[in-house]
Amino acid sequence: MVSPEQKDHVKRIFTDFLEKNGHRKTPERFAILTEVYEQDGHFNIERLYARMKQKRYRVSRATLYNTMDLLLHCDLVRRHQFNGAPAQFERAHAFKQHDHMICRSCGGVQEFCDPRIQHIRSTVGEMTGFRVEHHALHLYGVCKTCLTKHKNP
Amino acid sequence: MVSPEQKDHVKRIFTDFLEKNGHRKTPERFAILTEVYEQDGHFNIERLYARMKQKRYRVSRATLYNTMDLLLHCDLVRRHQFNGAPAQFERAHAFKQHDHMICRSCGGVQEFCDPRIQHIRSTVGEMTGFRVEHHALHLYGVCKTCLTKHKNP
DNA sequence: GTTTATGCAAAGGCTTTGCATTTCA
DNA sequence: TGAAATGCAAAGCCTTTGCATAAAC
Repeated sequence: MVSPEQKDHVKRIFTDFLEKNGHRKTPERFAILTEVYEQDGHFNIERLYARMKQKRYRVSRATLYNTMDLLLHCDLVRRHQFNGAPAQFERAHAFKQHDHMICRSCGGVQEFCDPRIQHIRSTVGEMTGFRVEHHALHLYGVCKTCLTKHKNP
Repeated sequence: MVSPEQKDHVKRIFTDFLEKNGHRKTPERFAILTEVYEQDGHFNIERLYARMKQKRYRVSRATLYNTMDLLLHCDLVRRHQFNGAPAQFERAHAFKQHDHMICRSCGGVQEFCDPRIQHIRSTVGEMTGFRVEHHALHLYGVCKTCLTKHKNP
């Protein structure tokens, strides 16, 4: 899902960020970045921990939390929290902007894209003086699959 | 902020909801509804608990959580979670739809309104078959106040 | 009189923190 | 060498759960 060029690119972004902010370039941090960019879609800390353990890469949960913070700060990952569930992450670079629909019946999360959200961001930013850096639009309701299931039980 | 007529109205909505779903109409539930509708803006469970205690109304946190669930189900309150902070609630009935801007510098939350979000809801719903019931649009960035502060330190 | 709701305290789950040890610069 | 990061375990915090008691219906 991610080309070698893209991998190099995000590594470069991370390296620059770490250097610019006086953080150390530890092997753990790059191992986590690599693992994050091999994940498709959403994942949580526990899952990341399990995957790395499975690959025999020893990292502590504390380091996972710390590193995700760094990756958030340099915009290489996004963090979401749907309802009260544990935080979900997803890689952010080189992937087109999207938002989420959350089904209250099955709990599933789908993605969608609507360019008009950019217009709202601009307008609101200009009118209020707020500098918009990111956004999250969540649509809550019932997904197509669950709707048809309930109609034909 | 809430007229007596509006208070009666939401009580009626809650009463109907409880009866329709076979829940009991306990004094605690109505006391909580009343307190919720006296709150302006956002509040969390702890604050609600403190306010009611201060007014000498004995209610347990467990009942607060349970009752907020009921109020969520009949759409009398909204629930938000900004970043990883404790859940925030706000009354929902008879107040115009709005969304939120969250400042990463001061942590403040401002409201805004843009009718175009309704168009997005409709379009996405039609195109995907997802039945949209609610939405939440969060704009993350830096608020006007913090921007000017950092420019003039 | 049943059944549901309440209150309290304990348990749970995700996340953060403290501290000794390691490692990067 | 000195400061920062790691790992581990413990602590924290919000929320849920279990069970005895109380109160709707």
